[in-house]
Amino acid sequence: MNQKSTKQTLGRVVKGTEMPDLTRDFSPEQLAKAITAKRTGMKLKLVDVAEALTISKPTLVKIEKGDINVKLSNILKVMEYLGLTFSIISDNLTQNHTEGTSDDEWY
Amino acid sequence: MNQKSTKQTLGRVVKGTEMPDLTRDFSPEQLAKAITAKRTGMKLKLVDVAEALTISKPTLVKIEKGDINVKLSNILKVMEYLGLTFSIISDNLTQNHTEGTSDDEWY
DNA sequence: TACAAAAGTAAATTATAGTTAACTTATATG
DNA sequence: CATATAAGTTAACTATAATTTACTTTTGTA
Repeated sequence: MNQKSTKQTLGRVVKGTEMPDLTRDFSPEQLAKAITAKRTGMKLKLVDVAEALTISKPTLVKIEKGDINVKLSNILKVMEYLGLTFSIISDNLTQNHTEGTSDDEWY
Repeated sequence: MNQKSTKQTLGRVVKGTEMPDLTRDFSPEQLAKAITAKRTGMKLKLVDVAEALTISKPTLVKIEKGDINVKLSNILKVMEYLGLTFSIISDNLTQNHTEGTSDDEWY
């Protein structure tokens, strides 16, 4: 009776999804898991988050299932609400590093 | 004749946009700039990238302008093509760290 | 400064993401 | 195991992102 990990505590339904390893390479699934993990960790109901952000339940479900056919704006709304953010990573393979009259450095 | 930074070299049009500071907090503008910077740095034409990814020019333009009303799938296509990726960051403020019968750690 | 090539814009159309409402399934707890 | 609550699904509809084509603007270079 415990294949993945479940926590029943104070509130009601608490089917805890663990935080994915954020050091791994990005993938839509990882993002989806991070969102669900954060939301459940904060003990927020899917419907409540959807209402708070005025996005529909089906859309939030799509996001938490890792569907990438979703507007970036909706994903950012959810992430911001839950205290998640992105960091952009460049592979720095094809680049002209500080060549010419560049003022600002990069990365 | 050089307010921002321009590089004219081998090919044709090379209005170099510098790589934004990726250590700063994420913003759609930062993402847009990183994409444009990478593309121009790799000396790729906007139209060619659009064609290679079978997305329309107007859509790529929207992406490079920081418009967030765009499908995540299209943004990911562009990023992957240019060697850019995301990293997910959690603020770790509201979380039940390794509480209960959790097997995997997180973050 | 004229020319060519890339970037960006506009309008009409098509494709599809998003919504709403009702329903089904899963999950916790009494 | 019955019940309540949250999660997830479905279908019809609406809103809007994406495409196409053509045009305008910008930018580098001869």
